[in-house]
Amino acid sequence: MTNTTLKLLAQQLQLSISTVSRALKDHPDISTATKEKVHALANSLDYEPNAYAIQLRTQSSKIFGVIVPAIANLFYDSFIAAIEEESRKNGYALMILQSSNNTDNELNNLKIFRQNRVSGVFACLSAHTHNLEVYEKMSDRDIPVVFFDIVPKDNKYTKVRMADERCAIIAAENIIQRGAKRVLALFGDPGLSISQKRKQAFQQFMEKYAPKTHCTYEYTYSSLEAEAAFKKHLSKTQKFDTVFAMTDEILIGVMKAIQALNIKVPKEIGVISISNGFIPSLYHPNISYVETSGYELGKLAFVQMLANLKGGKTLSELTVDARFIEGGSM
Amino acid sequence: MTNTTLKLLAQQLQLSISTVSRALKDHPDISTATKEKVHALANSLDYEPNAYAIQLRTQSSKIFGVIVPAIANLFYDSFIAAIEEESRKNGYALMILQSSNNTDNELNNLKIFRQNRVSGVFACLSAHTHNLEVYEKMSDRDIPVVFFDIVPKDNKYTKVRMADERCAIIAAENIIQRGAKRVLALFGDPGLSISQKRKQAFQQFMEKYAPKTHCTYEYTYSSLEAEAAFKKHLSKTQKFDTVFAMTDEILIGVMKAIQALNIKVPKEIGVISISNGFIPSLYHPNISYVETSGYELGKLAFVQMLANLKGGKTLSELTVDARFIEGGSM
DNA sequence: TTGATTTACGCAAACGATTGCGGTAAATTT
DNA sequence: AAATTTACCGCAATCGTTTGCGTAAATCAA
Repeated sequence: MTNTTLKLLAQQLQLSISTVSRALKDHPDISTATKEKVHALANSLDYEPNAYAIQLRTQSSKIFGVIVPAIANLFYDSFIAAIEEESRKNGYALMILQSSNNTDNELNNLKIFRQNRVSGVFACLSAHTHNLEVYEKMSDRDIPVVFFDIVPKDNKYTKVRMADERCAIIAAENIIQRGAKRVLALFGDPGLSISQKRKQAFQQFMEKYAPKTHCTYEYTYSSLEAEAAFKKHLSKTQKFDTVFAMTDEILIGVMKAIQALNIKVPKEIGVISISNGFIPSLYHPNISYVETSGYELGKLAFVQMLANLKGGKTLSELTVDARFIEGGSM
Repeated sequence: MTNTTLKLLAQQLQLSISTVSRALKDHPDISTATKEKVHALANSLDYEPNAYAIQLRTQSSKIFGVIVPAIANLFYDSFIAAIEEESRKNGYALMILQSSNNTDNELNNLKIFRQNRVSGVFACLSAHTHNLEVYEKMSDRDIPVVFFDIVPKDNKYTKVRMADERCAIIAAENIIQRGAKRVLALFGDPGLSISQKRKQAFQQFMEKYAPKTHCTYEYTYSSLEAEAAFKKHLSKTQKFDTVFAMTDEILIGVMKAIQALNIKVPKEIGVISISNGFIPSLYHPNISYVETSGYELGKLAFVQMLANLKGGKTLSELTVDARFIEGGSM
């Protein structure tokens, strides 16, 4: 079956294409009688405007591009879910591409976005992307880019991210409140600014407000490493009473070790992490965590995108605030 | 900055648009000298073909639509990741929409797909969609639809899914091999065919090959219910020695109960589930499971899509086989 | 030298919608 | 009855590409 077009409708109704087009969008120039006829036929013939023709004519695509390191990720998928919801409400659709933390893929994806003349791009940088030229190219074409989560340092970009420092500080506060004496704090890839920020804020806060608390810091690159690190430190003479996991990945490693060694939480050890909440809810007792919601970040990013589209000046960097969620692990 | 177009290139080179177009795609009609000139200018001006104009002209969009109940889901996101990879390789991009298990959303999404003239649709039905008219509408427009995971019963559709019966049987085999005497088998929403299939296959197999093993079956709708069901049955006089969880969701509930009650796995109880593997890897020991890979399902679905596109006759229903992954919980 | 081929390129018509600019008949005003 | 307004509608250009067909110049065969 061939698609219904304005031309077809016009022929059947003995009207011009322009009239049909205007009737369909309720233009005041068209009489009610004609409008009704047109609508009736359009419905019965299942007319669907051709998005491509519209974009070609109007030069606006109603599609946003999203680029994430991986879709299969508890944080990013909730982010995506959020902007998908908002996009739909605003008549936009989403084109999602994953970079797999690979700069080549990132480049390619952006190319696809340009070719499809997306209205805007939500981008999370690959772990080690430092060359932002490609993104400049988007801006040159008046395609707004909203960076999220892993964002460039330069202030000329629009970006939204979690309040990383706040997260770490909230965690530190709760650790102090618990009266912790010896803390094991596990962080992620030190090459990522997120790790640095969290570590720095955490350490600074602890040293200032609980100088007597002994903290051990360690960077780990995976769940497995986190598990190993935990076990290693536990076997030392000086036991620790609290462990802080910077991410879900680290928490997973820690919890495997805890289960393997049959350590009681929170009696023998307190556990606190930064997470969007899913992983912490998997254990008994639920792990207490500082919430970083990909969902809320998505909502915020969308607001920024809309503001950018309207040409309004947008704040260069916005963060979504964090809050402590009580589990039973502290 | 305005976008570079064929017209612009043609003007600057004093050539016709057609020549430029042909030069860019290495048409034999064009001399090498001209080709080189064109390519040079195109590169320096960052020419990117307008996908919309191409689609309008060629009537093929190089975009696939994907409709899932939720993106934020361990199974679906790996499925999406798989078809995203394949799509990129084949020059396609993905448009992803979520139905949230809501039929209205499903309808709307399909409309967007039609308006964007997607080349094909990967669809997972909403939990309770029975009216397939909308999908017929896609086929009417020659847009192939590949159903996955939750698929219609009718054989006229192209569908890929996990080998549900096989999964259940493999689980049953391992339970028998373990020498289980009393089994608690937890299934999901009985309204879904997947629950019915797995339950039926499991029960039938157990009754045939281990008639003396006592099995208790129960349907649960959530992690919480699964947790409660587990606790309820455990408090009875007749303890069970093995528990089978049909999905990750159920497994999560079961494991929370197990942790809460401090039951030893596998000594006091054996645990087996059907999963893509992420959740089972979170516990110590790792939970043994029958693998259902969203990733592999995605790959298979893509093959089917390509076959459909080429007009080749495709098998109406394909399943990806399952295999047992040894954890340490049996 | 002449007729037949090749080579290399341009013309122009699509694809499906939007929209500024008119245009004409009927209705209204003077 | 003439002039003006209003209500409705059509013409045609445009967005950026693709592609069948036509044609001048160059090359070749004889």
